[in-house]
Amino acid sequence: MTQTQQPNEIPRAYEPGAVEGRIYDFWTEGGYFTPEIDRSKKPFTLIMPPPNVTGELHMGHALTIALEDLMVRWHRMQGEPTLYLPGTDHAGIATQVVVERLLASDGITRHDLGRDKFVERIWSWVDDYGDRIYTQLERLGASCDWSRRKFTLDGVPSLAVRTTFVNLYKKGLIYKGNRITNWCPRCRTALSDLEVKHREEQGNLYYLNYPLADGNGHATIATTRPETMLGDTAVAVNPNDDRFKHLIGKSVKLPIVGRLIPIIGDEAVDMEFGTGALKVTPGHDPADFEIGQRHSLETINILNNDGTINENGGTYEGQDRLEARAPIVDHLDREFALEKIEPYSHSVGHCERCDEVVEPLVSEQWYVRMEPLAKPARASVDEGRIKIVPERFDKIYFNWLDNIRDWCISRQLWWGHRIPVCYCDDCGEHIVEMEDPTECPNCASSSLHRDPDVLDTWFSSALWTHSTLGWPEQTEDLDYFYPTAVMETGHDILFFWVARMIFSGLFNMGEEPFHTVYLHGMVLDPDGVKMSKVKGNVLDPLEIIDLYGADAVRFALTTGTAPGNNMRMNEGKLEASRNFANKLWNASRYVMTNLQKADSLEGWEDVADLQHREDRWIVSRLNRVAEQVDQHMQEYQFGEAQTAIHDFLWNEYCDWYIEMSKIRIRAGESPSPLPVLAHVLERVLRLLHPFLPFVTEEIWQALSNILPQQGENSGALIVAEYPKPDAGKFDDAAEREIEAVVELTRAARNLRAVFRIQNNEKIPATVNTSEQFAKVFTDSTRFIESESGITLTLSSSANGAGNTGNEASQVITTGTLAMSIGDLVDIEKEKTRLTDELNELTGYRRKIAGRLSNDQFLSKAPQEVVDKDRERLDDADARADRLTDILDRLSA
RNA sequence: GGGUGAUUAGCUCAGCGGUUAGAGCGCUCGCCUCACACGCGAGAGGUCCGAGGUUCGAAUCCUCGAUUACCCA
Repeated sequence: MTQTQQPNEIPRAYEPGAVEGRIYDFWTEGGYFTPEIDRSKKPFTLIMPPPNVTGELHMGHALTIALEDLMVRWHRMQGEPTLYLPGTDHAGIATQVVVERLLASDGITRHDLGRDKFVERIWSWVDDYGDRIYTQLERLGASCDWSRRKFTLDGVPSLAVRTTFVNLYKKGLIYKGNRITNWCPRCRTALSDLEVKHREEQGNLYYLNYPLADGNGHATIATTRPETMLGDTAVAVNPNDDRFKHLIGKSVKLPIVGRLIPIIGDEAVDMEFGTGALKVTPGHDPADFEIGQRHSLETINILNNDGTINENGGTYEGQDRLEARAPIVDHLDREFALEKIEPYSHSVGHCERCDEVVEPLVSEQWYVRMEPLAKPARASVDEGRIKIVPERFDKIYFNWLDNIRDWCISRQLWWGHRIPVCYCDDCGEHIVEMEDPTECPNCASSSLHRDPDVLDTWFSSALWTHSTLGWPEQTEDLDYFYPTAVMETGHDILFFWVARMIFSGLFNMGEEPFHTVYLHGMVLDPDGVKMSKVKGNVLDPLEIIDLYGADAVRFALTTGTAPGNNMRMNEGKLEASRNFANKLWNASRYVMTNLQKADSLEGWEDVADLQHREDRWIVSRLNRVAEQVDQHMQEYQFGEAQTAIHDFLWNEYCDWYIEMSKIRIRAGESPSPLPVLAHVLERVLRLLHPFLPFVTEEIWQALSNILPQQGENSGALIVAEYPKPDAGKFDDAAEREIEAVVELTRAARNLRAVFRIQNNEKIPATVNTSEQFAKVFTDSTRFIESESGITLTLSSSANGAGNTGNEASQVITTGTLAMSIGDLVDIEKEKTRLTDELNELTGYRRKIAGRLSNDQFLSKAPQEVVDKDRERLDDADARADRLTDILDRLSA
């Protein structure tokens, strides 16, 4: 049990900083985050997307945690064994870059250290700083099971990587190929297609003349990368192009280089682009590579791994390819090979990590054959075994899988899972086994060497749903918690991660890794720009937690947003959320202070057989809200669920029920509202806990100390049962009647404001209404009078209003309110005010009457819709009659 | 070039076949009312981007267009 303050010492404003750490410790010490495996129950498993070990908490993480933790807490409160499994990712390139930068400050490179020393150095960095992100997740209140946390380079996940690689290889789904790949000259590694980000850039289109070998003129080609001409091995034209088809079969002499290259015909050539003739550089362009394959062209690589031009570039050898562009263009000009230069905007690929311009080049890399894996992964979603929320991402997922290309998984890095392939130095055999071989199975040579490369980090992340649970070993965790339930992550990594997890789960486990994918949007700055360190528009979650509290940060992130949509974060949202937490705090302060003075709180738990209308009303509303919340939570409409509770607490419980209770408590009325005040507050705390975990637990602990317990007490809100709606508590009559009280009170307050009546002045008022509501208003007279500053007289006669000359009137649903305000009434103004209202009402009436006189509507619309309209029409008529009545008397 | 989203009150966004279209912030007016000024009360403010269509009925579904953001090539 946490240490709690006595209610009368409760601070006037909620102070998150004083509460959060203590509450988090209370949860971890209570072991609430670790699920108990209970074979009779179906578990709820959510594996956290692993942040990078190098990473610092950013708003994206905060949103992820807010959403995941609310789902997790909701399920835990439903009594399901709930596992929220945390972990981190080794983030190959990113981590290597971080440590290389540290080395650079000492003036050394990783090559100076050597592979083993360098990797050791990264490990020591990870040992020192790798936990930082976990402490940051705790600040947010993540209720994950720290006893199960994993790192991609841990033993079991590493074993999973090796097992998967070996299995895929043996099934022919992994191969080594000499193909054109995205290459980052700064990171000096191959990249997958997904790691290349394209960006529109202003460049030039260079028109080059390649002289025909027979001396009869030249072919003009257009290119955005003139330096690649050093590697050209053909010129291609479209065979359907009447302008050029006669050239097919001839040769041109490549400027600068002097090589004779053929002119070929290929349908892939776009006749509209440039001049319609294409220079073909199979070594440095993916499309050209394909053309080269079809025509058996020579592939010339003109680049070194660092992006400088190699020996195939002649005098340009050693120059960076981008720096060599200008001199090469000059050189072409000197050879009269430059026709013209036009400004041209085109999209350029950049390395996702370091932003260097990516160069396609031919190299030997390992690939995963995607087609056989993509098919079942597509079917999982297509056939509904996996549901993506929101649904519209289905299309994007299908589109990617339908146009899938093989996945380049080797990286020329030192940090990561080393590719488990050995090569025989004598016969060249590839040996791919679970155990490192000591001799070649083919030629028995013992001269073997291991592939130096490592795997793409996403290869290990793809296995995360089962490698974290123990796979490839048959552990109890794997058996019980797999398949997991929900995968929650940003829509930006649908391909990178989600799709790959799906086919990996299917391949390794034969079963989908989860039944639902929930995708959230991006967190944007107040101007709608994506937050990034480079732009300097980031908000530090830890800083705003210090300012507003973790609950407010979480609430602000998830309120009023729909799945998949981006959200802008600003001070206003944080303030509103903090204010809401404070509102809850103060309502609780009021309730608890009063509970302490109570003689008996009998019946607070089940609130059965309520006698008082106000009690029946608030309990009915509570249960309706619980019903809505349940519905929204099941549909992953978390923002809607939050809004429903927020509005109930603020606009009904605080604004009305608490105010009603004050009157009853002061007057010492029986039955006392205290058990109901306690009941509703306690249930609201439960409803809100997934959204505001800290403050609700803090209050709940204090409240538990005051309330007499009936039956079992869970001892902690985090494991208390989530409220289920009880339809037996729905009370239509009470709701209608209290609504009438509220409407009357508001009408009176409105008139006071319109006529600028002093606060302290009590106004005599008469309400004309039916017998039923006269009874209702009589029962709540004390409340109505106190809230609206009137002294109430009730009349159920048809036209009870007296001297309209000194009365201000307001028509309400259940009757007419007339306040005696004497000289303040200006009859002409009063007429105008009421006439305006009547006009508006008449328009509304006409609309409904129109519908009801339409036979089509009557025969085709559902009965309840028609009934509802009839009711509306009756109400409008009654209201109009009353308005007319008042106006008649004003004119008399 | 292909795809997806967004376009609703001054701002930020909910709502996605039947509402006199909602919230928070902002604005106007009045309040330190014994839980809360991180508050209370009363208001103002919207041809739901445009044009067609489907339907008894459209902010909500379809088509076309505009603006805008992102994703993929």
